[in-house]
Amino acid sequence: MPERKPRKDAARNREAVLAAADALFARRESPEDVTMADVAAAAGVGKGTLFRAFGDRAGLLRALYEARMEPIRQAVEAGPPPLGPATPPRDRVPALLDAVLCFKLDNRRLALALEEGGSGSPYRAEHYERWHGLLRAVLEQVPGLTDSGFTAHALLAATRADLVEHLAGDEHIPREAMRAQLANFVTGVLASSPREG
Amino acid sequence: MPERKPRKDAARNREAVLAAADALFARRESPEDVTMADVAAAAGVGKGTLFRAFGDRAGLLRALYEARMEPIRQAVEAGPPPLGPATPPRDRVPALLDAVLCFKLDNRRLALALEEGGSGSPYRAEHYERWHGLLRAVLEQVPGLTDSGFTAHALLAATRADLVEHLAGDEHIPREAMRAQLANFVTGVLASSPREG
DNA sequence: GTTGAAGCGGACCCAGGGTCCGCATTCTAG
DNA sequence: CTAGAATGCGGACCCTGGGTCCGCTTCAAC
Repeated sequence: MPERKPRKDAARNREAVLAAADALFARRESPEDVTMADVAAAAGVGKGTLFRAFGDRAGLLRALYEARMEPIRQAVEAGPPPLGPATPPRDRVPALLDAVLCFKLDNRRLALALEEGGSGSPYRAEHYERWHGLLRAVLEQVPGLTDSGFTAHALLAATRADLVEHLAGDEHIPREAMRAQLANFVTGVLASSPREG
Repeated sequence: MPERKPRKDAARNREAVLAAADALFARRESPEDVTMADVAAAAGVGKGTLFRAFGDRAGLLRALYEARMEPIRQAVEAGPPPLGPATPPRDRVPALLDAVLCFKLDNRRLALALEEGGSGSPYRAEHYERWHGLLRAVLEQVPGLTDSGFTAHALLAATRADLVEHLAGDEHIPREAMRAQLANFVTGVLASSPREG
């Protein structure tokens, strides 16, 4: 096991950076005007340290994302219905998408930064693959529904960070209205396949 | 009328740039490695000229986009069914989305560059607003369908350039399969509202 | 305490978008 | 045809921001 435990100061700095970045993304208007130098400065750390700890900008974003996402991941993998695995597919699909939507509403800047800055398409990101794989698998359980791979992509596309940002920020659609509209849309997509009886 | 006609050399250069950029986007793997300097060089023109003619990168992309889009715009605004205005809503919605999809398949790099580099969300771009407005209006004609604004966004999201690129490039889904899957998806969304009759 | 490895930090590098301004080209008036 | 002004040209230059480098510091194992 070549797993070396990190030095104390390294761990402390890592946390400081994470906290600072989190705060910065929350405060600043657009994610693209929170620069790596800003984060380093806010964390009271040199740029070198920052890049050593996270590799690059995308790495920092990913770390932040995973921290924020952890509770949802838990709820999806082993939690109670409607998110957990015991839920019947027709109920779980809307629940999953609602969870994604809520996450993006609660972490707008972060999600935005993650999806746009990610040096290449967001579709190659490991976290996207996970959501897509899961959603696809659940959709596959819905009788009569075809093209579950494509459908999963299309449904997830309706929760893209920049779209959510546009709806919330420019069109001023309130949170609950958005959730309702998404739920309605998802229901429609599912309803087109025959109900099981 | 303060509309001054442009000088001959200016017009010629503008065309040269457009052609060069078009060619470059077609050849290069990713749109982000076709740089403004590249375009200028390929067109045999100085950077100053390029920026004078188009303002900035987004301006160039927009110009390119509009040129490529023109025939489709015509077909949609005044052409025959299934794209033209005489088409019944239930048939026109899939036709419109199919047109968008095909456009993005035929102009992958360009569409990609336009959607991601666009200094801010693609949702504020004037061309998106046009497509969304049109689609929304057509959806509004479909009896029983609610939230046409949101639905229009969600359907368009299924044709986002980076998704199309992912499906075509990474998942190797052939053109016709993709068109069929999108059509199927759209049909599902529309079918959830009661058929008129 | 000593010592070598792990980590630190900020000066530095580089690419790429965008600007500037002296020079060239084109239009227009006489 | 020519002169002058207006318009446009081009590439050197600037600036921002991500990412690297390396001499110095700090930690922790002995």
